[in-house]
Parts: sequence; C-alpha cells; structure tokens
Amino acid sequence: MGITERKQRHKEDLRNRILEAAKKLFVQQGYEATSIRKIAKEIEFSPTTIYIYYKDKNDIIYALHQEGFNMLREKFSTLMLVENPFERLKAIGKTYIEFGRTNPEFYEVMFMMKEPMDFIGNSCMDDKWEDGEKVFGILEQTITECQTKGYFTNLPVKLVALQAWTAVHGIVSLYISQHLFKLNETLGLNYDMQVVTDQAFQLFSTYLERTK
Amino acid sequence: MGITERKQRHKEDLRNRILEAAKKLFVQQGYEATSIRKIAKEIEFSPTTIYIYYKDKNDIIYALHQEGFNMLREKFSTLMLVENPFERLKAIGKTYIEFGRTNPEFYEVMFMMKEPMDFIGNSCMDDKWEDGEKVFGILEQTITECQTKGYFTNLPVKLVALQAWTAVHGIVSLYISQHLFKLNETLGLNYDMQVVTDQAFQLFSTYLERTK
DNA sequence: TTTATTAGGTTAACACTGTTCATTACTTTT
DNA sequence: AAAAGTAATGAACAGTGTTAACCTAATAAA
Repeated sequence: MGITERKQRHKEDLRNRILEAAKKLFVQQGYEATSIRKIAKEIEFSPTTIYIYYKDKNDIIYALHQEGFNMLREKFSTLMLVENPFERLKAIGKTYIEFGRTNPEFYEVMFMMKEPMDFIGNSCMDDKWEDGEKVFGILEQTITECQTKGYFTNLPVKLVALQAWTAVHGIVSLYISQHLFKLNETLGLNYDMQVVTDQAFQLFSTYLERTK
Repeated sequence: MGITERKQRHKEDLRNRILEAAKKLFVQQGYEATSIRKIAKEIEFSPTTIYIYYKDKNDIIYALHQEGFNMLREKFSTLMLVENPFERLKAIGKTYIEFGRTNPEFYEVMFMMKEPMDFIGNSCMDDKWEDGEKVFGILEQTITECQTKGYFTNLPVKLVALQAWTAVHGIVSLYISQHLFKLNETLGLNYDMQVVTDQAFQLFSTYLERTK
C-alpha cells in the first residue's frame, strides 16, 4: 500500500501547506486581513480546496491557536529548570509578556479572540480547552511549590494561579490593543512601551513577594 | 433664521438616530454583526446617508466608545463620595468589573478593540485619548489619597494606577473573551463566572492591602 | 475488461461586507 | 429666473466566508 500511503502523506502535506500559508499571512497582516482567497492564492489552489482540509476559517485559526500554545509551552518547559519556585514564577511571567510582545498575532488568537473558544464549543471533539489547561498546569505547579517556600499561604492554588494569569494578561492585552501606548502618549510621558510593561509586571511581582 | 435652525436640529437629530440605531444593533448583536446596511435599514435611510454623518464605521464605533466612557465616568464619579480612599479604590475596581460584565459590548469597544485607538490616531483632532485620560485621572487621584493613608509608599502613582488598571482589565477581558469560562469548564470546577471574577479581584485587593 | 464508485479539485454563485461615485431632488442665494 | 449648494440615493467596486454542482482521474467492483 505504498501508493495510498504516499497519497495520504500528500494530503497531510497540503493540510500543512495551507496552515503555513495561513500563518505567513496571519503574522504579516493579522487575522482580519487573512482571507481564505488569499491563503488559496498563496498555495496556488482554489479557495474551495481549503474547505476540504479545514471545516471553516475558525478551524484554521484554531490550528494557529494550537501552534501558538505549542510555542509558549516549549518556552515554559525550559523554565522548569529554574529551581527556586518564586524565581520560576517570575520567569514565567516575564516569558509570557515577552511572548505576547514578540508574537502579538499569536497572542491575540490564543488569549484575546472569541472565535477559537467558540470553535472548541462547537467542534465535535470534547469541548475541553486542553491547550489552556496544560499551560495553566505549569503555573499551578509552580505556585504550589511557592507555597512550600512560604508564599501564598492559606490561599487556594487555582485562585492564585488564575489571578496571576489575569494580571499578566491585562498587561499584554492592553499593550497589543494599543491602549497602553495611547494612554502613555496622552499623559505626555512618552516612555518606551517595553519599559512600561516591564515595570507594571515588576510592581505586580513585589505584591506577590509580600505574601511571604 | 428659524428654518435653518430647525434644519440644523434635524441634522443633529439624524446623527443621533444613526448612533442610537448603531448602539441598539451593537448591544444586541455585537460589532462584527452590526453593518452599515443594517443601521441604515433600522433608521430607514440609505446606507450612503450614514457616510454624510459619520466618516466611516470606525467613526461610529468611536462614538460608542465615547458613550461607554461617559457611562463609566458617571459610575466612577458617584464613588468619589466614598471617603476612605482605599475603600474607594476597591469600589472603583468592583464597579469597573461590574461594568464590563454587564456591558460587554461597550467594554470591548472601550478597552479591547484596536479600531477606536486607530481612529484617535488617524482623526484630524489632537490624537489624545481624552476619555481614557479622564477615567485614569480618577484612579490616580484615589491612589494618591491612598498614599496619605500609608498605602503604596515609595511607589510612583502613575505606575500603581496603571498596574491596577491592567490587573482588573485582565479579569474582565478574559471573562468577556470566554477564556475564563472555558478554563473553568476544562478544570472541571464549574464555578459561577461572577464568583470567579469577584474572587480574583478580592485576591488582588489583598495584595494591595499588604502595601500598607 | 468494462463499469461503477469515490475522492480531489474547481467553477460559479449566494449573500453578505465597507465604501465611493455619479445623479437626483430640493432649497437657498445671487 | 439662474446659479450654487446641500441632502439623499441607486448603482457599482472590490472584497468577504461559504456552499452546491460539476468535472476529472484514480480506484474498486462487476
């Protein structure tokens, strides 16, 4: 069955080529500007072909959502080498913010857009947000370890993790949506945006430090 | 000049009717689903008429952005009656979250979408985000007063205010984008979303309290 | 071997979208 | 009465996601 195998490979290859083309346009021009027809033109197939390999546009952006989570999880897993759990927690936060700043389109699809979340609900697969769960697990574990070092005593781990996530997300999302920049500009203190986000995170870190 | 005056009123009236129609559709169906043609049908005018009163769709959503800020500012200004600055700070946070939860479409246009921010930049008016500035001012003042009570000592007011804003925004935006809900569902602890957001905010409040 | 089936891909079309241009209908000014 | 200005419009442009119908080439069944 070498032929059917080759065909199967070819099919998977095309599915991947679609995703690569989508990613390229997506990173360059953002979600709204990435149309099915543009993706089709990029891979030199007709627009309808894409619907053979992906259910709809949300299916494609969900695939990019997953790819983004793979990127982020990889970054996080290397941080597990950091022994001190609180230092690791801070490193996770810094990495999270850095990821959002350097991959704004991916961040948007992962944490800001409703569409991928809707896709999880509508898709026939179990409507679990596994990508989110895994990354959140790393955060939970780190916070649990922090508790053994005297941080976050008498606080529910899941709650501490969730709040920490919302806190860094707030920084990143307002950075990406230009609100942080516009506010800074309006206040007349034209700081570098990298400095602003870093300082906000550092302040939050000191808040967490005081739980010890 | 009674006639020209009446005409002028009629013109302003139509501009308002467009905005009211837009708001209605917008609240009911969200931004994406609110098309110029639907607004036109609502007010029983042709789609092109709308372009006489608003530059483009971004102009309309910027008007809604402003309206949202007026709503929020009103809520905040009544909180100025709260004497204790730290209690007021907490009240501001609670009100902010409550506002986002009950007016998700407005919140989106005010703090999550890029379009209104772009409009500020492209518009001929001074590209200041005055709506944001005013609300931020209330936050700043409250934090300044908190400092006289011993909170946030040796910390820059603007930084504390900015970080507080990002923290609550993180809660609200992840609530609106369904990410918080999906994570809770996935973790199998089907809490009420109102409880989750409130608890996250309360935890953040305790962090702030420890700065005293 | 011939026929039937099926999978991959495409063309054409539907029902939309934001936006603009040329044109009409009407009012005001000259 | 003629000219200028203004509000509103119909038609069109260039796009969007998506689907039904169709074609072709390879495979499976007769």
